[in-house]
Amino acid sequence: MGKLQTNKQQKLTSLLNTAFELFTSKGVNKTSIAEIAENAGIAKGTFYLYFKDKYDIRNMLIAHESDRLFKEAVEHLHAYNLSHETELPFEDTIIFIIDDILNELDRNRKLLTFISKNLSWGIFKKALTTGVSENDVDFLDVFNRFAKNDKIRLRDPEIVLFLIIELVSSVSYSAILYGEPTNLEGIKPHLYKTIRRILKDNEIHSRKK
Amino acid sequence: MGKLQTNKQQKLTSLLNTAFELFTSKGVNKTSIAEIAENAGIAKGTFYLYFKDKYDIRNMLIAHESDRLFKEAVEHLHAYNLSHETELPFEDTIIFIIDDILNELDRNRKLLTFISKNLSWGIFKKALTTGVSENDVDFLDVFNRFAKNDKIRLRDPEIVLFLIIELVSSVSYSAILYGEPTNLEGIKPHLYKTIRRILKDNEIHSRKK
Amino acid sequence: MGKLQTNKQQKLTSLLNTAFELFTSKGVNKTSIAEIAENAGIAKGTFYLYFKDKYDIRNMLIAHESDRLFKEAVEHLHAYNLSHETELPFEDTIIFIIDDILNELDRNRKLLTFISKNLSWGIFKKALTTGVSENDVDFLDVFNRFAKNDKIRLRDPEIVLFLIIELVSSVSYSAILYGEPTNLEGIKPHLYKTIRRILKDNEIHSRKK
Amino acid sequence: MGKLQTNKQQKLTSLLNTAFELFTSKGVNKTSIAEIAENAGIAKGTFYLYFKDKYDIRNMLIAHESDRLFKEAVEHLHAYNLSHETELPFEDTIIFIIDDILNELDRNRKLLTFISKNLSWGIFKKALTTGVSENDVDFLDVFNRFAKNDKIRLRDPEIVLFLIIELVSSVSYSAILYGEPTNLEGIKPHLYKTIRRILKDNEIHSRKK
DNA sequence: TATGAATGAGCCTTCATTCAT
DNA sequence: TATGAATGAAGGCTCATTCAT
Repeated sequence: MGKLQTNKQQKLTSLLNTAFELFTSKGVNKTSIAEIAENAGIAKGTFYLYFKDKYDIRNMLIAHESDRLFKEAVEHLHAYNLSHETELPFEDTIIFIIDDILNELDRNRKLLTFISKNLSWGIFKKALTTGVSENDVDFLDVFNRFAKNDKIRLRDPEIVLFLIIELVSSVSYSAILYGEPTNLEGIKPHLYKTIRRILKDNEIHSRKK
Repeated sequence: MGKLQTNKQQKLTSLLNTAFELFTSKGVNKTSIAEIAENAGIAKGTFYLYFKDKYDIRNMLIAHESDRLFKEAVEHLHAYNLSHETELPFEDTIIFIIDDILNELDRNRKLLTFISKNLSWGIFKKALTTGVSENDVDFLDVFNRFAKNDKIRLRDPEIVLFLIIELVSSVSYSAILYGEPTNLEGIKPHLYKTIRRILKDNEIHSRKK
Repeated sequence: MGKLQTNKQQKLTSLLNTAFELFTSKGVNKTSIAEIAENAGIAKGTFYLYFKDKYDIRNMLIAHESDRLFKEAVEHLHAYNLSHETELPFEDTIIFIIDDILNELDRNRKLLTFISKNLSWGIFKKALTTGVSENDVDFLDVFNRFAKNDKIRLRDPEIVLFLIIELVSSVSYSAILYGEPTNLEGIKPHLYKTIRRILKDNEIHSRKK
Repeated sequence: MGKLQTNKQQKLTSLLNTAFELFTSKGVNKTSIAEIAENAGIAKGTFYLYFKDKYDIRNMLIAHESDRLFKEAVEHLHAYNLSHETELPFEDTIIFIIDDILNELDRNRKLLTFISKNLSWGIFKKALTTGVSENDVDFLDVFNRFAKNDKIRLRDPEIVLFLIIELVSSVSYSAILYGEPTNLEGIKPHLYKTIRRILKDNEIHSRKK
């Protein structure tokens, strides 16, 4: 990689980091491109060499952060399995991942506000095709693999995953940020029970024993 | 009510109608206060005699429209019960109302876009306290009454209602507007099954006497 | 006229004068709206209350100045006729007016540069319908009246006037500003001879004597 | 000519063609240097190795296209003379050339818009000294030769040619592009009559022998 | 109450030009 | 010669809000 390329990569990273900082602390709308550029230490015009506009960089950040959350959760899962010398069953695996993500969002509320209700199916789908980096993850694929590992077959796995993601994201948004109708810990039992129900109800049971 | 009072009421109504029209057709962000005022036939400055800013009027409209949707659904329910000379059981009642609202939103997508993901707990709660008109409805109250009518007792009814509303609103948004992961009719069975599950799982069964 | 109206009129005048000054001294393209506003002593945004954009004010100025040139020439003509107790014949009248305008443009080259090649049929036509002030003049109308006064009838008077205006304006531009192919005084005889020719060739001679 | 030379020539040609395409389709002002360079397949910085700025390349194109129009008209004239086994008299020759150019401009309005009112004496003069190619033509020279061929002598031929060019160019601009005050065919009779007049009025008649 | 002229900060975006490679 | 990343000034324009009338 030439000096120029390295320099370019540095600027890109600098822009992404700066924008993320500003977006999470004052919101997307109240952040101006001038501000992003200034804080990133580049000229205003240079911004446009890297991104089409403010929403371009925002989308990349959302996809990127969603992806990060998910990947970290999966890593934590692996670590857990390793240290416990076990392999969690499917339902527990899903709950584990969701719990990990929710806890992270509970800790990092600015991040939650930022990706807020955008942590949704649409963005997830997009995240698979237009990620910032190339090694973004296919959630559905991972989901299916977890099921398969546990010899579990689901009817309409795509819809099941969709229902879960939508439920988790909208519920967590309200609970974490507004404590409505109760705080995260209070809502978790209901949430997880519901998720387990959704999974069970869509399991296909092989006939013969 | 004096002539002046009436005049004031007229202007308020005109502003609300105009803003709703503009918000649903071009979006909140792309609608300026000047535009609202102009279309409502009043001076720009006058707007501020009625609303604090654009978001003030927006919130009132969301609350108002959500309320309308809900009330109409309840009316349709009553009509149904009357014409069938029956009283739907609790679960079916809830599904009926949700179905009615979803169908309306499917027909009126601009409205869905407008209240979009705002059809949520927070706004619902607010709708009870800061409604435009005074006869806005207390959803939780109605929910509880339906349960009671059917002699059903729920654990944490507030949380149950919350889960349902969040699930319905975020699922419908994606399904209706983007057909993701499938269209409304395709998602309904899964959605309704899940809702029935949530309700059942939180039912308190009286011990036999 | 209320205080407000007077104030508004003052601002309009101030804007027009300032813009004219800047346009003629540094050109339209190199003059920014910010500059016009600043020099006129108003806020940038206020500019847009009076004009759509830079080209709007430019067109008004061109129309206005063209109109002024023409009116002054006609006034000078009347003064001449009065002081000489005569009424110049049609051809001489036209030449007199053209000569008066050319001399003024020769003295005021910035003005010539400004209205430059825009002193044309299109603008003249527009000047009749969208003038800044209401008392703008209909050139064709005046032209016809001059002919009639001298009992002269022209074939296609509109086209004749058009030919003359185009010829005068493009010839004068080159001669005055660049001395090409010779200076104004050098070109005048040829120009006037040609104009007289055009007029004569289009005169309709009544038959019987 | 070395390979490098050829390469250089190719780039120059590519730049000129691309710029002409863009200038005529979107106008000079709305065409950026970046765009020209990109479409020509060279780097932005390279543009400056060939031209000083946008106006440099524009002027070259105007001169070049004007020259082309004129040369083609003269070629058509020769073809006409050949096929009719005649030699048109001077006046008819001039009208023939003008007519040929006007018809071409009527067909190619983008070109007219581009060279528009620049088809003038100033550029014509420049065209003689700073042509893109070296074989650009001296209009005045050709004009004089045509006169001489027909044994005609003109007073101030330079001024006569100038008057004609100015008249033709400004009249045609208005007529072709805006149909003001009438379309090209409508204005031609008046225009050609006037041109013939100008020519006749400046002819020097040899005393009888 | 109602008006609407005035404000001016603020925004996004473009682009000619430079210069290190 | 050629490149193209970087610059940063400049520009046009919008709009929520104020305030004198």
